[in-house]
Amino acid sequence: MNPNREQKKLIENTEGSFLVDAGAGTGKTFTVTERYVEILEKAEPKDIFLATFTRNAAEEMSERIAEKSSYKTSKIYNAPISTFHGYCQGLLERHGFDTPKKLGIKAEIENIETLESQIRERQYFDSFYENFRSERPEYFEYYHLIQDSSDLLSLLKSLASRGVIPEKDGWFLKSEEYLDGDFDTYREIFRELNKPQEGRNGNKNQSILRQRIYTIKYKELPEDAPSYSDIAGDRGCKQVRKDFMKKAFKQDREKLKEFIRDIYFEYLEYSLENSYLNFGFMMALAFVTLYSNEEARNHESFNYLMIDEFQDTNEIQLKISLLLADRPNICVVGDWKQSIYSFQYADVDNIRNFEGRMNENIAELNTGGQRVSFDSLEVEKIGLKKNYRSTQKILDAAEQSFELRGNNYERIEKPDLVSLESEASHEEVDVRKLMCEEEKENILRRIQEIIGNYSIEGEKIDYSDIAVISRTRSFGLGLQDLADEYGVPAAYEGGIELFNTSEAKIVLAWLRALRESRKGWAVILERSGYSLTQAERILDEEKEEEIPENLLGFREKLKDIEGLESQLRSILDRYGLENPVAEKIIEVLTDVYRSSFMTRGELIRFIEDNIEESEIYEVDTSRQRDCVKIQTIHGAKGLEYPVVFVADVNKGRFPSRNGNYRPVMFDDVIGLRQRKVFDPESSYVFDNWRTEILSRCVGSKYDEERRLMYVAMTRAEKYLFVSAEKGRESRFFEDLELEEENISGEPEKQDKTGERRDELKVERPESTRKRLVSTAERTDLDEAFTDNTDYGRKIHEFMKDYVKNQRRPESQVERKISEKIDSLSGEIRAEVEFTYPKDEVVHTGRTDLVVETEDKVRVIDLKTSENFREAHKKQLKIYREAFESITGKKVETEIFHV
DNA sequence: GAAACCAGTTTTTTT
DNA sequence: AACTGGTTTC
Repeated sequence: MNPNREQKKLIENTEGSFLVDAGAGTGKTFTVTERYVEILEKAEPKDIFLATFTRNAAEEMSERIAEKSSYKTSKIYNAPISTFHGYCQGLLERHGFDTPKKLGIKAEIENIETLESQIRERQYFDSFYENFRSERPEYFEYYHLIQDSSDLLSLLKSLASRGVIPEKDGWFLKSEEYLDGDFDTYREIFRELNKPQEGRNGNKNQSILRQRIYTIKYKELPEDAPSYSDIAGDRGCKQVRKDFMKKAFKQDREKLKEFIRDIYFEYLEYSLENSYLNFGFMMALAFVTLYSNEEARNHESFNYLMIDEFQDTNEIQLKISLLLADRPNICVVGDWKQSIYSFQYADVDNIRNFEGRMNENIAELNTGGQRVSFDSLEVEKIGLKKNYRSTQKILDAAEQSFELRGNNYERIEKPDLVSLESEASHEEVDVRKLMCEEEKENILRRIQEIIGNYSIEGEKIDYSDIAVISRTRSFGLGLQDLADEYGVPAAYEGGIELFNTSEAKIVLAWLRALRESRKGWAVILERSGYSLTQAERILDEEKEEEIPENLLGFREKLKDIEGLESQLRSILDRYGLENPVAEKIIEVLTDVYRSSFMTRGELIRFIEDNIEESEIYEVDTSRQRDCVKIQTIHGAKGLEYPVVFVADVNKGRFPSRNGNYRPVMFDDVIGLRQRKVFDPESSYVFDNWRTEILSRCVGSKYDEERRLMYVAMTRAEKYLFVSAEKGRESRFFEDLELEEENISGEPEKQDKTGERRDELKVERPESTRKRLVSTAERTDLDEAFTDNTDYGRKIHEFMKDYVKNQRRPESQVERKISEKIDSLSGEIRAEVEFTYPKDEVVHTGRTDLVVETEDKVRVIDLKTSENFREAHKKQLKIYREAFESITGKKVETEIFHV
């Protein structure tokens, strides 16, 4: 593959700073890795920092670079090619020990756990918040405004992502300025929105702002607040009264800021005392470390910086990269049009206003001392505009995304953008809009039609060439069910609410029933065909004898079964539930139960919390080989398919009408604001008219939805269908100008065994994600992956046999395990059971590998999943304590991932 | 013909 | 809460 002119320019120019606008399908990964290899001509891997958005992407980059360069693979794998999060975690471990003191926090950073689980963090935060409330009664008014503590937590996280950080008696650096907002920008926006609109025959109509403000009429405002007509004038008035521009912005926010600072600071303190950090806090502390510790800065500095997927970074990451740069040599690569992670606090302004933002931050960071090694950054822009993925028809259609209105009165101007030019070699084929009364059925029917009649360059299309992507998960899950019904091979890929499935609910019920809980029996009886009232009667009258014999018998049988895994299996088997979801439930529960030494009660609590938080787990159903992929837009980002359906472009779904309602909000322009006020006189919570006005000036919520549409459509290589249900089409669908197709029809039922396997496969370009294993390993894994726990069991079995010298490795994974075991010296034992009393509890467990030498013991645990890293750490901690007390030797623990 | 009003509907994505 | 899509008022 030879680079084109723009790609070449970037690859060859390794000196200076660049902003690379790398549109969809323009060979970004190729260019970045080539440039990296080019830099290796004059620098070592350790001098080059390459940041990616996901761990998978980091691995893929390493893999590709290792292939291209003459360096040893291990050298590349140890190079700083990682996510920002991963890098910052290491940075804190190396230099963060004293960082909390810089903010006035006594705790130290040592053995800190990064909390990835939302559930656990909410539990921690809630217990912190409860305590805070009782200790700080002076903030009572805010407790009335904030009903849901998670609103507060997400506010703190969003502050951290922007580099707003609290100190004991104030704010770190210019944080406070950020909280005050930016009046000048606000003024401009207000004036712009308040211009009367062009009506017919040169008439003026009311301004957009005045229109938007109308609902203030129905707000509950305190008595002294201005009325709607005070603000917007009388009927026929075209504009909001101009003096309200200032009046709305000016509000005394001292107490609110103090409240937020105290809660932020104390929660950070609490979190450090309890040795955990969330992603946001971790990044914030990494930033504080680099800012305030010159030694750390000198140690962690790079000659070359490259940041991939820059549209998904936030301000703190931008600040960190400035402090990491040895010299003005920073290359950021991304596409603002594909920025779709604002809910993860990504800030699209990072890329849209790169040079400005960099220079503002350099100035800020260099006040009172040189911390960034240079005083300004000159940035050269490079645009990659040759697209090697899609036909021109598809690219043109996708570009329409930015002209789609979100609602009936939105007026948008098409933003400046670099149009992509198709270099794809395939013929021009279909780009259509589909509309039908039964959308899901119609999509399936259309898929059948494609499979039967369409071809690409003479070769027929496979199911696996087709993807259906939608804004929401629920549509995809619904489609999956229907596809199963009709026998169309399809696989939903991505996370589901694992514990909201019927599989999980029956498991929960039996776990409860085993503890004699009424709650569990109600569900079980209902499942057995009793009505809710019948079930309640039986339970109310405590007539256990009325519970069917077989159910009671089953409970006794369960009681006798040893081990959680077998119990779970019998429960699920009883209901005939043998599917990937059931397997995942078993995997998650046995893993978390064993590794965190939970009681049964805690396990039930764990499930309940998962249900409440709608926690998402990845369930892998992709083992089916030739099937249609069903994904969310977020899930499909970075991937490509010959045939793409963008489905469910319906009202309320896409664009999503997200209620971004927060009692306390933060925005770059208007700063920190409260949307409600508490009146102590009447003990009543009123709406805050000022914030009502301000919040209508900022945030065009549909921009990100338009970018989502762009991402969705650019996934397609040859065929693109945008689909909606008749009568429910969204504004997006209506505005999209494409050839329409209006045929209804049911899909045919097909026989699953009748899958057309004999058809020729169309060669697919390498996907840019999910390439954790090389192709050779993948075939091995496919064999082993009949299901996940099965896989784990097989691996453990092999390990045991190998230690006993009873088996030879046969697959890649097994070789990896055997090499590991061969590398160990000492007395090796597999599956060692132990009993260890600690405090009131007796821990029993079984460790995978124990290697004993004269002076020490090594405990190695095999893990097949990285999902529960923190729980695993806890498990190992207990192993260590146990073996130390049993053997009296020094104990080392290790997780071995396979 | 624009502005005002009213009643009814729907509510997401995940490193 | 924020929208849609209708009717009523000015």
